[in-house]
Amino acid sequence: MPAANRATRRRNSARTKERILRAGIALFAKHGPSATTIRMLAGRAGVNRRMLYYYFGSKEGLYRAAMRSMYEQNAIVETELSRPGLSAEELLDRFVRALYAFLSAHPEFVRLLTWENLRQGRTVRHVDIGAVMEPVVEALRVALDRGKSEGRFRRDIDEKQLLISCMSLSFFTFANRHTVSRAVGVDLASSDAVERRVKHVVRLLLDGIRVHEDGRRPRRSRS
Amino acid sequence: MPAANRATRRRNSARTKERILRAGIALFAKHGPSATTIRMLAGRAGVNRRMLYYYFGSKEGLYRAAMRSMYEQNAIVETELSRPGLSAEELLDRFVRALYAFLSAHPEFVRLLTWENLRQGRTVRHVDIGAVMEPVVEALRVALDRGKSEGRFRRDIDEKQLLISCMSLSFFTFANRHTVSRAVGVDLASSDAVERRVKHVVRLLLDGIRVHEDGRRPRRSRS
Amino acid sequence: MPAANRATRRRNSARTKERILRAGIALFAKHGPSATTIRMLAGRAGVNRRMLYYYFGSKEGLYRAAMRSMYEQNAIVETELSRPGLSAEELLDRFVRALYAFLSAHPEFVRLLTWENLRQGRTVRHVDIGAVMEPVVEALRVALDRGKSEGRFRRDIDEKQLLISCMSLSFFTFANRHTVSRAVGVDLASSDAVERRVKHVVRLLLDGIRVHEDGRRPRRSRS
Amino acid sequence: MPAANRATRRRNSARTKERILRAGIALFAKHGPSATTIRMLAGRAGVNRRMLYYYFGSKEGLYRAAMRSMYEQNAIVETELSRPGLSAEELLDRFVRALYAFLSAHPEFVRLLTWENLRQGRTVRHVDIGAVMEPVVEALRVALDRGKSEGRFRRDIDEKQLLISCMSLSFFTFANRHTVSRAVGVDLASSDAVERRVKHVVRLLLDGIRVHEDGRRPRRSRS
DNA sequence: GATGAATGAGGGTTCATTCAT
DNA sequence: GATGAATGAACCCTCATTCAT
Repeated sequence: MPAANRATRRRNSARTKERILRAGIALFAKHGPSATTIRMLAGRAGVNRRMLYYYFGSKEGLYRAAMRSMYEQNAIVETELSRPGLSAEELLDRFVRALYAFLSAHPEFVRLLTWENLRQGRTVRHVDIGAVMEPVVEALRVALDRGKSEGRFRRDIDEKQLLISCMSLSFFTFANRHTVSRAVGVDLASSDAVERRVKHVVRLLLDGIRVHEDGRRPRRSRS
Repeated sequence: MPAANRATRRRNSARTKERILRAGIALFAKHGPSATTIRMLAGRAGVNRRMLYYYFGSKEGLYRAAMRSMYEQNAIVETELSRPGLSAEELLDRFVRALYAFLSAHPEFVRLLTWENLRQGRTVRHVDIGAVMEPVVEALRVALDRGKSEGRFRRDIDEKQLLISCMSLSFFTFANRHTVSRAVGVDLASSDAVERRVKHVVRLLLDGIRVHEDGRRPRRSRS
Repeated sequence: MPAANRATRRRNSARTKERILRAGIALFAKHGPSATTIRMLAGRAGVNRRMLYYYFGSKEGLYRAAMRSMYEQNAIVETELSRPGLSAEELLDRFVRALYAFLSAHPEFVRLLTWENLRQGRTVRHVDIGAVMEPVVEALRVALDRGKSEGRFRRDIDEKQLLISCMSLSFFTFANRHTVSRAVGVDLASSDAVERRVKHVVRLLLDGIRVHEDGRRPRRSRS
Repeated sequence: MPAANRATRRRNSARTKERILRAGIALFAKHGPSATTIRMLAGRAGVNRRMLYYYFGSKEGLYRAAMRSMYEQNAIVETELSRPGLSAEELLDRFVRALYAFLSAHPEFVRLLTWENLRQGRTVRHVDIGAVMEPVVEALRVALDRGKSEGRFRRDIDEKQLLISCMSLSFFTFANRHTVSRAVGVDLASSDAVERRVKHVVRLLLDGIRVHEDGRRPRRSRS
């Protein structure tokens, strides 16, 4: 029956493509785009090497697809972070914890991004990151706005700068743990360590942006 | 003149080795250890490919040497950061600015470290980072201690956690600027942007660790 | 014509593999496994160097295949050696002559075996020599049994020892002719010399194992 | 003191050369001339690579020297084999045993000779083997002559052919033991196996050349 | 007598990719 | 949709050897 055959084919086709893509994400994350070979990819996907070209044109093509897929399939923060009942502080707390949780659960994400930066974002340029980041940006904005409008967060806090700070403080922990553990003598990988780190970071951020009724103006250092 | 000749040979020998090492640092930083080829290295150093093996045994050997050298030849922060006349806030300010200045001036350092983390610190394991980091740790410790003893910084600030936060907030800016610029729409590379970023970070950190006479106890978020 | 084309491809494929194998046998026999280079092999086979890896995985793989093939493609002695009409002596005579004829006609066989012994049989270990040797063993057994049962050959002749003697007396002639010709002043290569040698050997063997009615027991030397 | 210095030098010089030569014999025997590298030789001898060229000009030069030395430093059979009191049979017995003993004790000799044959005696051509073989030839001649003149050995036994047979039957055992053990299922290496083999060979040879009073003329096989 | 520096050629092997069906 | 055959370029590394001192 040709129809059935065609259907089977289509199903197999989709599965084959999917398998290759998954292999791509896993291996590119692990070894990086240059050290990952076609043979490794085909081997991991369990398909003929030629198929890779059939579906993705080239290694670079697969890499691009893997990159895109990586971004698309992950929701970095949950949308319900901006719940009405919560205080600004609680929202920020949850926001940071969500970042940590996500990065901790998706090491390939961390690695793929790192590789992309090393290649100067050559490929990520063709991926619409904005769409993926939107919920993140939004979640932080809600928290920040709520804090500002309630007079609890400083009005001069720049939203983007704060976002970058949040990403720095979370991403670095996972991306650089090997050199850091050598440099500072603290292994950042254990869940214990992560918990300790999160607490420090949240406190730092909250106190860092909060409005303080010190009486005296906080001194701008230098300048 | 035999003596002169021998001297020439000696000098050439040292120079050859040095040239290879420099090429190693530059190219490993740029393309990573696996994508950097012997041919590229020899070409850049202007020597015969064979010499690389003569002096460093293997590509891995050169990579290791480059790694070590990178760490040793750079003073990340100046020792005079802990000058007596300065306030704790000023010290911390200078400390952060020193980190930014160093990383901005040494992109190879940032990249080499990033490669190393991707290879899970396989090579950095054999390098005594502790010695290099000592002045950094010390500089921060002086600032923090001064602030604590003067009652200006919170006593419960963990020195190591703060150090990691400082490194995160500076390193990330340089290591991940390509994905960030795509994600947030801010290019972190320009000196303008760096200056703006530093200001934000310093303020965040200072306010984040300072003792505030708010009247109310600062709320520990969650837990 | 697709069919024809496919057939051509198939045939070419088999032919390519065959050509490489032949080149392997010839060159490994001539220069030994270590001195034979991939370039030489590909050149002789008239194929791209890469194909060698495609079909045999590695030089060692080809060497192994060549070894195996060498054994399999040759019938060292003809099966009809054990014809009923012939006397035990005639059978042995023919057996020895068959060995000489084979080794004389297949110098690569002699050389490959010699290389293998120098590498301590590392590769031959994976080849089922037993199967190849079976006809040889069988042929000698028939002759020996016939002689024994007719009371013409000594009953205490050990079959395996005799076989090794036959192989020694024939193989050595071809394997060591260069040093022997220097040592004894006789070139063993000429067909004349071979004929003379065979006669001596056959006579030696026959008289060496025959039952003699000397009246006196042949003296066991020593012991 | 210059004189003392010069003497020391000369002594060291001789020792260095000797060490290189020994390394050559050992390594050439083990890996063959082509697979033995300068580095290996220098490493084993414990000298600078350059020294090898100083003393022997090239690898080939060292190989030649090693070859020559190997021949010269060994007495294959003892000169006292031709003692008056012994019977011809006993002499032959001792002769064969001497061959086995020598080859068993000098595996490098066997291997070097084998390698030379594989390179078609290219180097051995320049070595005066005759001188080394003389005692061997002589020992066999004495035994054979004594046997012939006493009417115990056949007069038509050709001395050279017999010599070659003796060498075949002994040499092959050591040179080809790996393939033989695979082919016949007998490991020829154990001292037990050697003893058994020697007995068989001696008996074979003695009976093979002895004059038998069979009544009937021994049949020439074929022709 | 001994050494460190340097070389060009070539070793085996693997790369991403395309061909023809 | 899937495959086996084939390719040229490049990979890291090691070879025997010579240079100048």
